[in-house]
Amino acid sequence: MTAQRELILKIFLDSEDEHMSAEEVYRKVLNRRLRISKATVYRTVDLLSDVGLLRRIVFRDGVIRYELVSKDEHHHHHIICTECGRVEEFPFDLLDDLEKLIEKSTGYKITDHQLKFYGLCSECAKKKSNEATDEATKKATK
Amino acid sequence: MTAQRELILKIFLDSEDEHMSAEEVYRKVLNRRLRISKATVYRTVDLLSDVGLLRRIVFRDGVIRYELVSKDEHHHHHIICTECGRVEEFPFDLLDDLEKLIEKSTGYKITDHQLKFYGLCSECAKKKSNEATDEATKKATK
DNA sequence: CTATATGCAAAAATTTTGCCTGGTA
DNA sequence: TACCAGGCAAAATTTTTGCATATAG
Repeated sequence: MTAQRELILKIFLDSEDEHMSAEEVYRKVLNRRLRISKATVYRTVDLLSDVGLLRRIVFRDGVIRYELVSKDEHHHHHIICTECGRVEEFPFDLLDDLEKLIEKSTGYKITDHQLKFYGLCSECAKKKSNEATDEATKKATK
Repeated sequence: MTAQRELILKIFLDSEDEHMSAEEVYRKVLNRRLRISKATVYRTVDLLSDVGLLRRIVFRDGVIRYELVSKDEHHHHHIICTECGRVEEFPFDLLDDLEKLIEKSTGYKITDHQLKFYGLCSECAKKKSNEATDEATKKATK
């Protein structure tokens, strides 16, 4: 356990519900006016994931992000706004039955599952529908 | 519609249930002794995804892969072996109710969802349990 | 004291871009 | 013909690696 590893964990603890890429973690380190080399950040988040303190999550952009794994954590999933990129979590799981079904039908021994919903958050949905209305008005007036 | 785009679509049609990264598509082009520049492959899979002929899927390694979208397709999901990387599909969805629940509780307008199971395929599971047994035998004999 | 982690810089891998040329409609 | 797509190579981005030095245990 080194100062660098502690600091990186601390960054995750301090920004509880964020999902950060290695790059973003590195930026946060700089923001705190501390110096850890980029290589160490990459190595460390990888290591922390391997030992189970972080979890790798990947959205459609292909960027590997990391989130804190809390001990008492309920299985949770993510909903991502395709417009602004905001990520929220929701605590329902309900997939245990499905998981068992899949195990039976495929012969896999399932260890994990990840569910992601994509869509528009309420703000972006509103914005979009306003734009659509504006367009229509413009056309009608033209 | 150009020869390059057709060829790339053809590659997806010929390898129906594969999930290929741009890089892999490019390699398949070379295997057919044809020449499309790498840039075109990247641009094309991206474009084909935007127009809805391909779908972007991302597993935990963060590599963006693409799969063919068939017109009559039932929503399907993926199960990935964490040992050998094999990917299989399964045709159950069953998430419509959950989706509605999420829409209500978050205010999002959901447009898509992706569910992935991770685990060991039956082969890798067998291999692992054999290894474990071997280890135990070794220890006992020692 | 030994093994392991870090920093740095270079290398590798991956993806995007600019610009000119060629083909499509 | 006008415009859009493709090829190529360079650039940008992201991630990994080698090696010397520093640090933890």
